[in-house]
Amino acid sequence: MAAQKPTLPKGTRDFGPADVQKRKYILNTIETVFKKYGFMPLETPTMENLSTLEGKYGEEGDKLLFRILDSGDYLKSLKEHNDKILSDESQDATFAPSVSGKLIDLEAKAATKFISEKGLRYDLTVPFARYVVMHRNEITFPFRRYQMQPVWRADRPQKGRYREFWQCDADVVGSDSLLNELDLIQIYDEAFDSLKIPIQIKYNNRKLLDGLSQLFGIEDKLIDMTVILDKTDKIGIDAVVEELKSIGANLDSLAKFQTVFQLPNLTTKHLNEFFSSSNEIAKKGVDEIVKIAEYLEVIYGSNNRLPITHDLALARGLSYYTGSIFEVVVNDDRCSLKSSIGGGGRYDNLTGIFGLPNVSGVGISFGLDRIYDVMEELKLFPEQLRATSTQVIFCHFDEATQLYCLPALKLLRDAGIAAEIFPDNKKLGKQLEYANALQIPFAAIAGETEMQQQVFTVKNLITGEQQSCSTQALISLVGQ
RNA sequence: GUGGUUUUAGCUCAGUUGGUUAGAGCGCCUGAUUGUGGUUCAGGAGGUCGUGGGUUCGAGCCCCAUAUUCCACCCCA
Repeated sequence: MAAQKPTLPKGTRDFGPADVQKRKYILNTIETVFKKYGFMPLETPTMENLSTLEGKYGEEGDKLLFRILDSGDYLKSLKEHNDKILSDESQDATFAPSVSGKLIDLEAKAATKFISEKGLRYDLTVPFARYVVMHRNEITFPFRRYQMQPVWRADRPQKGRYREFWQCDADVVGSDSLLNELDLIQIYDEAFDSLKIPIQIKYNNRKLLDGLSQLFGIEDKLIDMTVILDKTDKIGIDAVVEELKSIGANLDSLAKFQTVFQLPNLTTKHLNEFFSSSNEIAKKGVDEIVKIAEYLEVIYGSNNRLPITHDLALARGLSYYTGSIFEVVVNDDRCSLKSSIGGGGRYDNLTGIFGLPNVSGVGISFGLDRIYDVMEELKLFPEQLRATSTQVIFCHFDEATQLYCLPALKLLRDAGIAAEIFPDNKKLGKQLEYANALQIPFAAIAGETEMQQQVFTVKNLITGEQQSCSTQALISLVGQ
């Protein structure tokens, strides 16, 4: 039998010991900040019912859902349906069998709902909304939760885009207050500051986009408009204005918009003026932006040091946002990743679709994998991150010296020092090579002489120095 | 989903118009040094050229299919 070549599904990766340590470093940093701001942990299942997931991420999102094949005879209901169609004169063309009549020739998309009822988690926000609705009677509102788990999207992989990736979310649900936005902005700042990643937080408000569409006279094309606006970074404001023209935007408003957008210092005063003739929703959006700016000023003073800017063109694709929206990009020219490493916003009615109306939520997300890529590229990981935690390795020469090491090994571990013994009888050189490869800082060498004197020759693998130590001396040396 | 791109030793990559036995660097193994790693020197092992078909006297190289990598669009973390 030919050996089978091992492979990995497209867009997935293995994480070796060193990778995991680095990923955990990021996760721990973010989690520490989440906790400091009073957020509580939550975990939800890898899979959700498709009824929970479908229709929440827009048309595009539905296409990217990983669907799980039903277990058992999943073709049965499809067969039954097929037979019914065959016997029914007024058949639905969508499900019409092919000329050959084979089930397999049915349109795949139409057949999906007969053979799949579960899907893999697409993000952490929708499962959270589902959780809130299902547990509304146990939850004390406002509810602050964080969640760090993998999600799956059937996207085409490319730079910074994977099919399996981790998100780290913090959301507050059951509170309208903009103090929540304030917390989330500070969390972004603090977490990325701890990770030493220079960032820019961009924020905007969906209510302003609503106002924009009204000013442009294209209320019915709100989604088209947001998609176009979202491209500003990529194609520039002029191209965006052209595209907006082509979908029928009012030329006067468009000209004003272009002027306002290009102001070097867009102040709340400009915003107020620009939206003065627009609807109440947009005015409320302006008020919210003004309020957040006030909060930030109270904390950081007028010379606000936070890397945050209001971006009138920030739109974001996810359809459920209704108020504030955020996006985080890396602010460093050396960084090749241009897409965002975090994003979020307020959704006034996410739980409504699950039968719990009038609960507002706001949240942010960190993209672990992209953060990892950025830190790797900018060399931001601390050097002391090693694949193994082992501090001391015991090296020996034969059965007798091996046994001699064991009580000391136990004492070190009891003292909380990560230690191991080289398990095989190999030349000392081999044992030290192993220690060196794993970047273990200390080697405790036990030979005939050491055993007689009840000591170890302790070698510092970094400096190369070595000295004779009792077990206690070894513990205090390494424990420092 | 659309268009392009990549795949040759453990890793990073050469490989001419199709022509004997497919190469390099690094890594790995052995020894110099049987009680000392990260430096040096000497020697050695390792490849069904992504996979399956086809063209040809002959294919790593040409054709088809498929998988995979990366990139752009779309969308997004």
